[in-house]
Amino acid sequence: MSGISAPRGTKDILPGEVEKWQYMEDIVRRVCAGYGYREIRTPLFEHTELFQRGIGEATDIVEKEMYTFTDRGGRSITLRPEGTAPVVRAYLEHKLYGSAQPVRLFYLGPMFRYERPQAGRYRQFHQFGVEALGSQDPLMDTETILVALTIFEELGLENLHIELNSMGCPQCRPRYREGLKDYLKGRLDGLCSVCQTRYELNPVRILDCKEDACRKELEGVPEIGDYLCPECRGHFELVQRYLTSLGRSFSLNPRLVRGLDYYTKTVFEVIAPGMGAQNAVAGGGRYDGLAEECGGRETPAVGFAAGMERLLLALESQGKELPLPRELDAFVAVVGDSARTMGLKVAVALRQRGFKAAMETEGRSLRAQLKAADRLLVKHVVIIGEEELGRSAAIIRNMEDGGQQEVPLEQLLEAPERLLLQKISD
RNA sequence: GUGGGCGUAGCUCAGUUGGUCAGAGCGCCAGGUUGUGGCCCUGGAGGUCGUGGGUUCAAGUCCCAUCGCUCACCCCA
Repeated sequence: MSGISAPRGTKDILPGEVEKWQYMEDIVRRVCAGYGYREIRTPLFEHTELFQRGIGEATDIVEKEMYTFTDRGGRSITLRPEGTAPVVRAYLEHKLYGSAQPVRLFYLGPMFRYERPQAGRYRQFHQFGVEALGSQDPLMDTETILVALTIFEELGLENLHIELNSMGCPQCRPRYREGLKDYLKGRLDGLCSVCQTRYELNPVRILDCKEDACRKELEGVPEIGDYLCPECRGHFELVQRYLTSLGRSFSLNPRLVRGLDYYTKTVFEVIAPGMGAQNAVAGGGRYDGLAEECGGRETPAVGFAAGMERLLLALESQGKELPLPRELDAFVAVVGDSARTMGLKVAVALRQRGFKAAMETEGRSLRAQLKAADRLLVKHVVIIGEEELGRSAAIIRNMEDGGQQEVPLEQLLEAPERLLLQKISD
C-alpha cells in the first residue's frame, strides 16, 4: 500500500517465518559437518565470465536468466545464479588443491535468477549445497546424494524420489551426441523451434523438452547408456551399487539431462511428490570438466544444490510443522516509576544468567502488560510494583498455568535460575 | 518471453442489474477489572476502494491503459 514494495520475485522473511529458516539452516550445518564438509562463503556477485564459461553459453541461465550489470569500473558483474561455479573458482583461486584431497565444502545462501515468479520460484531464492572437489571416486557421488537425503530426512520429509542418469564424459558423450544428431537429422521438421536451434548448439537438451511434438519424435531415441565408455559405465554402476547397498531406492531416468553444461557422468534430481510444477527440491551431479573450463587445473568434483523455499513448501504440503520454541523466558512488568529502575536491574540480571528477557517500556497498565506478554508467548512474567518494591519482593507469574508466587528481589537478582527453571519444569 | 486469474481497512473478505457502498469478522489500541493475560462486553483508530484516464447526472460497481500479485508454460532450486 505504501509507495515502495519488495522487488518482484523477492520477499521478506519476517519473524515467525524466519525461525523455520533458522531451524532448516541448523540442520544443514549439522548434517554437513557430520559428513566432514566445511562451510564456504563466496561473494554474491562474480565476474560474468565465470558463469558464461562455467555454466555454458547455451543454457537457459546464461541466455536469459542472469542479473548482469556493468559496475562503475566498467566490469561486467553478475549476481550468482548458482553456487557451484563460485566454489570451484574459490578452490582454484586459493589453491585448495594444495590441502588434503578431497576438499569437502558446503554453502548456504541466496541465488538470483531473472525469471517470472511462480509457486516455488523466485528471483532471489535460497540454496544450500555441497561440493566435493578432488575426487573421481564414485563413492563420492554416492556420498553427496546421501548428504542431501540425510538433510531431507532430518527435516522430516517423506516419499522423496531420486532420479539418476549418467551424462558420460568427453570420451563418450561426443559419440552419443553424434548418434543423437543422426537420429534427429531426418526428424528436424517435427521438432519445436527451440529444439531446432538446440540441434546444433546443444542437442542433448532436446531430450529434456516437454513439447508434445518433440516427445513424439523422441520415442525411439537412442539412450546415452548405450554409448557410455567402459569407464563411465563402471562408474555409474558403482554409484548405483553403493546406493543399493544402503537400501536407497532410486530410478534411472535416461532423459534426465539438467540445464547446466558442466555435468559429466552422474547427474541426479530429488523430486518431492505433490508439489505441482516446481517439484525438484534438489539437483546435482559430477562436473569433472568445470575447473578446467574455468582456467584451472583438472579437478574431478561432484555436488548438489537444494532449494530452501521448495523444501519449506514440501514440508508444508506434507503437513510437517517445524518446531517453534517459545521466544522469551521472561517479561518484566513494572508498575510505577520507581519500579521501572528495579525492573531494569532485574531484566539485566536475568539476561546475564542466560535467560531471554524483555521488559515493559511503555508505562502501560498491568493488564495491558500481561496482555502484551501473552502475545509474545512468554513463559514467565516478573511483576514489580510499588507494593512489592516496598517489601523488596517481586511476583513471578507462570503464563502457562496462571500460578504465581512472591519472591524476594535479592534472590531474583542473585540466583534467578532456580526460580525460573523450577517453574519451567513444573 | 507467452497465457489465465485477481487487486476494497494490518489479515480474510461482503459490497446484488452503476444511485447512504465505504462495511463485517479477526487483529490492533483503550476501557469495563484506578495492580493481573487467555473468555465476555463497550468504545476507538485505521481505507486516495492498486494507479491513471474515459463513459455517466452519478463508478469499488462499466470501458481502456498501466502497475502489482498470483497460477501455469518454458526451464529450473
